[in-house]
Amino acid sequence: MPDTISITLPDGLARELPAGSTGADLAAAIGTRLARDAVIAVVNGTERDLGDPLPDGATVEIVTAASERGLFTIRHSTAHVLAQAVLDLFPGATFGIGPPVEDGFYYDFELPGGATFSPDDLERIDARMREIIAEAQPFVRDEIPSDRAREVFAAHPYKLEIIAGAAEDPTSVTEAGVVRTYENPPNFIDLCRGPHVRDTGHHLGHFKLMRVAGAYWRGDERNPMLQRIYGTAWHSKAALEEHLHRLEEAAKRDHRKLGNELDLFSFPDEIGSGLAVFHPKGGIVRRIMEDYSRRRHEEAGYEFVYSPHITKAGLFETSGHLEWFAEGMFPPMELDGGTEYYLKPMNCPFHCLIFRHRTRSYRELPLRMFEFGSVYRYEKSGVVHGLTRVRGMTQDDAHIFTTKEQMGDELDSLLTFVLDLLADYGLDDFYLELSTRPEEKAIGSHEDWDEATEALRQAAAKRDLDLVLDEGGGAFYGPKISVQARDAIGRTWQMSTLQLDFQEPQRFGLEYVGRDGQRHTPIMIHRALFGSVERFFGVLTEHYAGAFPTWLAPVQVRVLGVRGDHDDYAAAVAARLRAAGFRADWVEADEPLGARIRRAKLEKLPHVLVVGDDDVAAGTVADNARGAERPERDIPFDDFAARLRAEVAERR
RNA sequence: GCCCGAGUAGCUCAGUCGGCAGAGCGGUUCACUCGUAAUGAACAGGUCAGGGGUUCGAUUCCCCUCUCGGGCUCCA
Repeated sequence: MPDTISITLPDGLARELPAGSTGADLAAAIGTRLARDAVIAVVNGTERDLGDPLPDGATVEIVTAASERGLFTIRHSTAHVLAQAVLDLFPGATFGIGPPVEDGFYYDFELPGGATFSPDDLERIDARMREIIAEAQPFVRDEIPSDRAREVFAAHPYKLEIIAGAAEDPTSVTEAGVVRTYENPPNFIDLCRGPHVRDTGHHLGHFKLMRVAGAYWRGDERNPMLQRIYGTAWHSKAALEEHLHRLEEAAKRDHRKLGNELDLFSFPDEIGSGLAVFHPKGGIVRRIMEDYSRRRHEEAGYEFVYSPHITKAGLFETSGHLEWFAEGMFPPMELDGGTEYYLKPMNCPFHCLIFRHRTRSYRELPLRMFEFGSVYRYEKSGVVHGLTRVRGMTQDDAHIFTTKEQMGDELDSLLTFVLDLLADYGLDDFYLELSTRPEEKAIGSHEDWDEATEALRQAAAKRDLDLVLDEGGGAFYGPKISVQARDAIGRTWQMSTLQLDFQEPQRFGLEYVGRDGQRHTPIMIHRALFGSVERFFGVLTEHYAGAFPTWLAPVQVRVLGVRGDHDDYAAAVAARLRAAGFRADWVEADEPLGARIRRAKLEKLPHVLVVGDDDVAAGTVADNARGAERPERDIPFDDFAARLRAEVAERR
């Protein structure tokens, strides 16, 4: 046996090490800095503990703490520390699973007698975790026979379930009767595939327990609810603080907070959960959003239709909604001696009836019907959330009836239309998601589903965008592509959905006469670009942090006189701007100028005009523009108006 | 729907041995007339989310309902 081994590094260079050397030894041989930052090693593509001996001839990459995989490991190891702390502090507690997640980790527990964690408990757990970290307990990897594992975890039913069921799970901790474990001596052991940091003294400690929440065991609402503790963990104190700062910044953009502060919309208790009213300022933003959308749809060949908010039950029996979507619908009203009426949860059945009103020719296809359709969905009480999840919403909904031959081209141009339009509202960073047939709730044949899914896949593939598969996430009548947009601070939001539907046209008996003189069933494409106007409004509010671009801003210009004797001129400037089609107001000078400017800035207005003696004399304005370094003086009124016009036209 | 937490003035929040409800901002009025992010004073403003219970007495303790927040499940 040779007494040295040869290791290849990611840069292709080779290194000789004494036989039996570990990842840690390799890191140390490369440099003290790397030795300090090393978390795990990737050996021939597989993640390994730093303490594992390296095989001769291996390609090895040292993963450092600040890297994605390093952080993943740190969070994973911190989750183990959390579990140990909870098992220490709460006799009789048992534990479920505890994986790393984005920015952090969680662990699920069950306390004896159905007890729950309190915020005070989190402090105690935090303190115990820091003790464990100070003890620098090693993470000791082991593989034990399943029988033995069942003894070790005899008191932990969820672990026993994992041991029993893991055979079918590809990310399994078991293999051929062997169970992988990690132990933190003296008294904590968990099922785990690893890898982990060397010991609790390495890289851990920059964490914060964030919250406690309920979570169903294995994510299934038929299972018991466990107590989940969420935490965040980082490789350094600075990174942790940065993360907490980012959370604060995101909270400042929260559309619910801004909607209140900027007087855009509210959810009066008197109306009901998830039902919004838009105030005058929010109403302006919404109207501009809708007007622009209407114009673009008109240009793209859509025809505008209107349909009522309620309908007899029969319509939703035909469409299949009462069979497949009933739990998302408000209960029926009984009218006219027993006839049931429902609030509509979707617009498509109405559009199908419009299509069916007379015989259609292939020459009319693709037929595109657009409606700002208000729909009502009975969302479960725990899920309503600001404007992004409501019970009453308006969809910018359209249904496109096409032939099978046209379907591909139509999907293509539709995707272009969607992405262009979203970009006009300031969202231009996207990825696509393809949602396929739901396992348990779907109508229609597998052949239809396969064909529809393939058509969507091809349309999506032509884009230079990432495509993510969402297995089983389609609607009951068809698969869909959803456009996910990243906002100004990198969060993603589901925006547009494009759904292909072979089923409803059949259910409604929709037909067109083809070139061949025969009757054919059209295909229907459901699509909403905003998703819902409400959600889109919320997303734009967060994207712009309430500072709407000029074309959308509720008030585009505020005019302030320097002193009271400039008020007449200020009022005149505002009036001229309004006459020119802008949204301008003025505020009289009964407070110091600085105070009035401050108020205008807090309202996030695009332009604050200040006018004084010089301006009255010369017919000019001074513009304190949002985001500008300093105010600009002596702008002739007409010049300012022209600039503003350009700003609006270019949707800046 | 389920788990945890929270509802006090328009907004943000103080108010723990149970004993007449507070601040700042905002609003109104008056004074100040000011060239780019907070002028001063006075006044108004509350069924302490709603209902029930315990108590001589409940914003405070208990129960129910509603609403909101964070999660889970579900979803535009």
